[in-house]
Amino acid sequence: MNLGVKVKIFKALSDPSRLRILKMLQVRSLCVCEITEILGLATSTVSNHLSILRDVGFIAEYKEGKWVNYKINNNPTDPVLGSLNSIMHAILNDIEDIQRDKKMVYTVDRIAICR
Amino acid sequence: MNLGVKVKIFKALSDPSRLRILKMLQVRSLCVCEITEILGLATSTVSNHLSILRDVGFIAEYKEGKWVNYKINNNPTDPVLGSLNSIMHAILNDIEDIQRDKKMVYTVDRIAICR
DNA sequence: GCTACATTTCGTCAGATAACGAAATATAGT
DNA sequence: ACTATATTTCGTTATCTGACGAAATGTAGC
Repeated sequence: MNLGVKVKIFKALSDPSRLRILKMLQVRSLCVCEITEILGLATSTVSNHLSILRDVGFIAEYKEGKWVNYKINNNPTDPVLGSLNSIMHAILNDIEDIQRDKKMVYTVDRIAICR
Repeated sequence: MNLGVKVKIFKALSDPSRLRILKMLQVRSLCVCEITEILGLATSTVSNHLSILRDVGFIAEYKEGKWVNYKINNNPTDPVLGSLNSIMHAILNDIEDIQRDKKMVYTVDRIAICR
């Protein structure tokens, strides 16, 4: 395992949208359209962010009908990933943007959005 | 405190040279020319990396004659910085590049380099 | 104040990144 | 098979980043 692989893990966290996604997923699993609605970005942009987080192992996906749900990967094999995953629960909880996102996770309705 | 400030902290860790610098400084304080020698980059490039790490609070500098020494900031006020600082001690120790750098920290001699 | 040395700042350039819309793919129901 | 919906992939564009060398700044000793 070389340094480049580890750098990619840190790069995955170096974007406000991806940090917001991870903190949202700490509330519950979400489909792409729900995340898109909350972030207010293009679907393709969100899909790309999700693939970056998935490729390094922060999140995992599972299909549910026509939806693709994403969830936190709670069993990362990589120790760097594991350490970062742990602190992600403790940090950023006092940030306004994060608090607003989490509130929206409770009220967002995939049926209403994706019609 | 907004999300953008926190993102900058993660960005500071999203570069192989800056990770290497932080792990080197865990051995001991180093001056710019010693770090430059070990990384094999231009002095100006290293100086820029150091300013990025210093600006977010990972490291601090102190002058010693004509040298500028950099050291780990062990009392970060920001909680994100504190969490990341802690895990930085536990991770990357098994990476070859990091191990080689640390060995060089023991043998490098600023007088010989900066002649 | 001149000289030597250490570091920072500046200007430039190539490559990476995040954004978008459009097109392609996948799935469910008719 | 056709349609509608959800997501991904692709091509493009503007901005960010990391690299360098050259010039500027700071410090110590003569």
